[in-house]
Amino acid sequence: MPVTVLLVDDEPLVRAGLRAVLEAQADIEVVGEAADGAAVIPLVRRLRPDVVAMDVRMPLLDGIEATRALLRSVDAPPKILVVTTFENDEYVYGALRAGADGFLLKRARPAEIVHAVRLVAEGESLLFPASVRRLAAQYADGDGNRAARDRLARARLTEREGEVLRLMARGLTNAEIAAKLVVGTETVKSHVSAVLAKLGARDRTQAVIAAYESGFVAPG
Amino acid sequence: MPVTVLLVDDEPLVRAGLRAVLEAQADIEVVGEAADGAAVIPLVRRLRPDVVAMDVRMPLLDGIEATRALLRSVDAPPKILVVTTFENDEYVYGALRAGADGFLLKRARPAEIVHAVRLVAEGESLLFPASVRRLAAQYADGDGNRAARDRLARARLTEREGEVLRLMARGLTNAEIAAKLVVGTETVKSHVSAVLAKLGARDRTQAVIAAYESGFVAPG
DNA sequence: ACGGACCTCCCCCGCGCGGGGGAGACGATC
DNA sequence: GATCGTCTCCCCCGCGCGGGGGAGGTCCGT
Repeated sequence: MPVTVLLVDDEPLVRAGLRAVLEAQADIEVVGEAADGAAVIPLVRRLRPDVVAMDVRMPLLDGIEATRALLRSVDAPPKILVVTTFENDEYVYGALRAGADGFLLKRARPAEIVHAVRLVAEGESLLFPASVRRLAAQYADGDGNRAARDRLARARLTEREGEVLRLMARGLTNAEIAAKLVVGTETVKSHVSAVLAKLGARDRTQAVIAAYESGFVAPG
Repeated sequence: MPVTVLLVDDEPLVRAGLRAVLEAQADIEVVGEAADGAAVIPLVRRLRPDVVAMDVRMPLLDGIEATRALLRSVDAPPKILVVTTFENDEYVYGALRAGADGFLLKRARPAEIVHAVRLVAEGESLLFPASVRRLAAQYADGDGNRAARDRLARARLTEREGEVLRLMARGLTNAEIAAKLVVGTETVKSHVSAVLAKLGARDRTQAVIAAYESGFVAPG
């Protein structure tokens, strides 16, 4: 019997592409589609797919949250293949923590996409497929943002420091951050200094850039 | 005779999606694909498509540059339909200046994609299709970055101010920007002040945030 | 009971930043 | 020729920022 797949992506075009790629295979069948994470659980209950190909960035409920909700509330849950435009440390780790089984780049070649679906259906984990490593290498000899990603991945910010960085990335001053967190400005300065040191940033502007480049905060 | 289309996108998945959507129509035929802007011109010369569906962000040669090159070096050039993930003021204006005939969101519904291809093939301009306006409205009742986009769209930065903002968004200090542009630091301060005023930003951090949120600079 | 990580707050100090204002030079437009 | 926009440079001034220290508290694992 064929591998059944549920597609979850807010862009119809991506769904159509995945469907075209997967249905070209005799042993894979696309049994349904959803445009946002909130629609996934009832669909999974009804269709019982083997694999859910899940986009990360979606309205209402993102792929990470949807994965978490799915594994928590459905018994004998399907395998989760997280689909994203590029490897993003926060997403990768978030997806792993949420319990995803595989990770797939949208820019992967059709054969790799098919391969990924088959693998996770067989129970294999596909956390760092070749395409991800290839892309990482590609970015490595590129210019800068790979460095930003690495820095933030290695930075190991504490929870508080992460909060502060997020507020910095919203354009708040130290005083405003202090008010928001209900602490003193000197406290915020300490956190900011720690963030700058861990990120290797010279000033808050560079820290915010690193936050965007690494995907720690997302535009849009 | 059918409308012939050439697909240009670096992601095979998107190409497959467009192909699936367009080939479902009896009067549209996909005659070729290219994965980067550099491959477009010889393909157009050989295949003579009616419409080129062109991605904006591509390796080697982006969609804007490829459009410009195409219109400059091919006689009786095809209609150019610029395809992008979301409306981006810089891209829109860049595409218009380059001579694109239409603008299309990847997240548009299949029927809209088909409609857009037919329209530009007939010689119509499709600069602000309904899907763009709908998305804009969608973002409007969202949180913040619509505001950033608007600000930057209305800002009408001069060329120099745009250069300065780009360097700000790379984390350079005023002195470093001055060195890079071979001008005095006082000059840079003037440009920075102008940028802040036009963007309604309080400091360079907020300006950089606006640059990211509006797509003026792109992460990754 | 002890070290260690984390959050909290405090001091001093230098400096880059941004606001305010002004001004000269150039090109395009009218 | 006059006007306008743009790019260039200059002044003064206040202040937020970031570096350098130090120090108290809680909680946790050993």
